[in-house]
Amino acid sequence: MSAPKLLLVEDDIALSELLEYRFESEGYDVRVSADGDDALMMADEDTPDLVILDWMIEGTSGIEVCRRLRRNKATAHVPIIMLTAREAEDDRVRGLETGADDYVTKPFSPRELLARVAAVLRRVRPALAGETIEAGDLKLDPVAHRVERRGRQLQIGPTEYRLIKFFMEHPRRVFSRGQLLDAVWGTGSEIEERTVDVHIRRLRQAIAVENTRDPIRTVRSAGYALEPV
Amino acid sequence: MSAPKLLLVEDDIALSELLEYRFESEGYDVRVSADGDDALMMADEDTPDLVILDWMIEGTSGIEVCRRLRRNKATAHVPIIMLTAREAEDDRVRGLETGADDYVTKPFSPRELLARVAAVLRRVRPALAGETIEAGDLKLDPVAHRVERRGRQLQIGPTEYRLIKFFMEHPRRVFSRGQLLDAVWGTGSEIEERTVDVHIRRLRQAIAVENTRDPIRTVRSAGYALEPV
DNA sequence: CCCGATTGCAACAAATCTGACACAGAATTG
DNA sequence: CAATTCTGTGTCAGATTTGTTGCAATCGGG
Repeated sequence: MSAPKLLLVEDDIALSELLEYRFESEGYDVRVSADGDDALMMADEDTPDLVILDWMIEGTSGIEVCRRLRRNKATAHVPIIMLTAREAEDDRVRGLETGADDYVTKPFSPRELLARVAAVLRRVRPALAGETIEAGDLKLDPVAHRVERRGRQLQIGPTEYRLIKFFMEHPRRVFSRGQLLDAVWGTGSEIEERTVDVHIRRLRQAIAVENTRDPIRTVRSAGYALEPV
Repeated sequence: MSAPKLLLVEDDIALSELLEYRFESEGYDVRVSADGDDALMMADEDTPDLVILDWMIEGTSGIEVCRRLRRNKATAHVPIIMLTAREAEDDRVRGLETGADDYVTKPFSPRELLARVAAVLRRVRPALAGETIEAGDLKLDPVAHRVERRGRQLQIGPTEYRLIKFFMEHPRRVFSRGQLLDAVWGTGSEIEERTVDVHIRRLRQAIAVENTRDPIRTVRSAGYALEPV
């Protein structure tokens, strides 16, 4: 469940098949769409971790897809890498303005695109690039979906896992209950803020190991923060 | 509650939507108005941290909005970035004269505007840009919600935190109890002025560290000021 | 379909914060 | 120096915020 989900929007079948195969063999979970509207639907149904978007697709243009992705709250933060023709300097500028994160000019090697994807993921969400994250005496392996503290495996539920992962990705930073709901439960979830408290408690319980102090700091009237030991 | 509040005054819907989503995805709290008078009302109701103001809006002109913002006590110090057409050299001059802090000429990239906004905020209120502020031997990290003095963590309550933050953002300046109530408790709070004294005392207690003198100066019959050591 | 794990919620208990007040002491004034 | 004004401090009840627990609903596998 930790393979980064890519959405590839490309109407050149030969290219998209090549890329699909290549990325899947690198451990990505790839879905392909040849059409802008279709892509938007897929993105909406199951938010990808990154979108590779050909600028010159039929139907809804790349720039429009980009804009709509940004407009939809669920996909507003998903990084976008665009594929442009070498000459189309303007597209590049407009693309970056519209909110793309990086671009690759055709023709390119799959290897190059792979590198860009990995780079963007590493920058935006280190855990997605398959790197373990550490914070103090906590270690999280996103591939194995495991968390350990001082070498000891922690038994941890799904929600608590997402919670600690988010905290470990942003150590020391205070998050309000609302922010945590957005980040961990998903934007627009209609969940009581107090429920966060309960999961914080469950998380505290789950990561409690003898002779360690609680690394989760309560900031009264503000929220919670992970304070690495 | 630490996301900087922006007020965007722009009557080009396409542009304002684009900017709104871009800024929101960067963590700003954005409100949009297409109309000058409306914008003034919104600014009055909930003082923004920064105003982005298109010079060429229908109805009340940009320059007039700017002037009125400056005239209103609550918004007099809110930084303003104006958007002008490339040719309108005059506007730029008049804008800066009227009290705008910076300008961006159309057409511009959202990225550029983002940079300007961050720059202005950093200059005017570093804490809003997520930067730590220092005043003498005091250090405040707005992201972690922490204050330390001479490397020592201070234990500090919510109100005292807001109070010291406000003082550190405006060192050496004397504030009346009324001004402090407006700034820290929020405009229109119906609280006894003497209560400020009590919180000043609690703040003094909270930041007291051995071998340091009290950096909060009492200005008799005027108010209080932070005098960095 | 059953069973255990997980989840969200409500309700209560505990901790902490807040605003107000009274009074003593300090500063200012003439 | 005495009167007056202003500020510092201790205390307290009420308000607010957070911790904790039990429970019913839901989910996911077998």
